[in-house]
Amino acid sequence: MTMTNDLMTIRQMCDAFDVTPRTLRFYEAKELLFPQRDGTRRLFTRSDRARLKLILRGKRFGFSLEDIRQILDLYDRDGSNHAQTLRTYDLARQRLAQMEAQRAELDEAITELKAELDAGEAMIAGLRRAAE
Amino acid sequence: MTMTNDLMTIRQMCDAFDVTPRTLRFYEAKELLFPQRDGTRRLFTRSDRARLKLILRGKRFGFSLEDIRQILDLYDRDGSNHAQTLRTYDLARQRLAQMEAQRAELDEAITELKAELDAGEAMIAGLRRAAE
DNA sequence: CGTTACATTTACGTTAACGTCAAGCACTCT
DNA sequence: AGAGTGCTTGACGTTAACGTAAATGTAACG
Repeated sequence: MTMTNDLMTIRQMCDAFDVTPRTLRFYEAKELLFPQRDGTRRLFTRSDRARLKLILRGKRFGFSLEDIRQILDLYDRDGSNHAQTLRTYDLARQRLAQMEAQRAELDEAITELKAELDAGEAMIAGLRRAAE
Repeated sequence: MTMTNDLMTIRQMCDAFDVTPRTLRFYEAKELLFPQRDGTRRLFTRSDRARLKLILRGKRFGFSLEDIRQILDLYDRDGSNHAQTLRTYDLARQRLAQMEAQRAELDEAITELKAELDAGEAMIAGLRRAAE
């Protein structure tokens, strides 16, 4: 357990991760990050950086912050609990299913919209009818 | 010509299109629909139904109500104006580009998430690191 | 000591598309 | 007349993930 003492200020974090100070404070308020304090100032640890990486990755996957917080909490409490590991997988699989459903809908909409554009008439005709 | 009794109450509309009364009133407030009145009550015309169809279709395409209102307005004003027709196509093409970009991102996220699940270790390892 | 440069907390603002009351009219049936 | 049903108009509430502004602090520089 190398206790590397690499603490970063809020600005260094912002530059490193391309987020705003508001975002980091918001994540702390939501209990996703737990920076240390130097008097009044925040100092972000290696752990905070690891968590932030996962937060940002989770967002790319489309997880809500609340989802992410729950997942992080599970492992904070007990990193070796198998049931909780399964719970995380479950969340991930659920989310994956959502994403694939979303992609299917998107594909359908794209196909439909392309067809309208190619037909070049249907949409216009529809609109004329709508205008009476 | 069959002068079909084509006026519908708000409830008939809701049943026919699977929307709530609130939604129809909201669309009227946003000037997307213009139902007639029988005293105080709304009566939706054939035109309203055609417009509503297009609104719902537009939503499936991911257009905002404001986008849809603008498109509908163009054709209300002058259905034969070629410049406005082109403007509509332009909006549609822009939206199509957005949707394809969105699909690309989604594909990437799905691939990434699947990889994590398949690896079965990376995510857990990452979370352990985050928990310190 | 004054200014500059960051930092902090507090708290209201933003956006879309409705949801959810509350209070009351209009009509019909009994 | 009273009850029931359906419709109406307000008008505030909801959700996520921050943005933005105000008032204040504090630390180093010159």
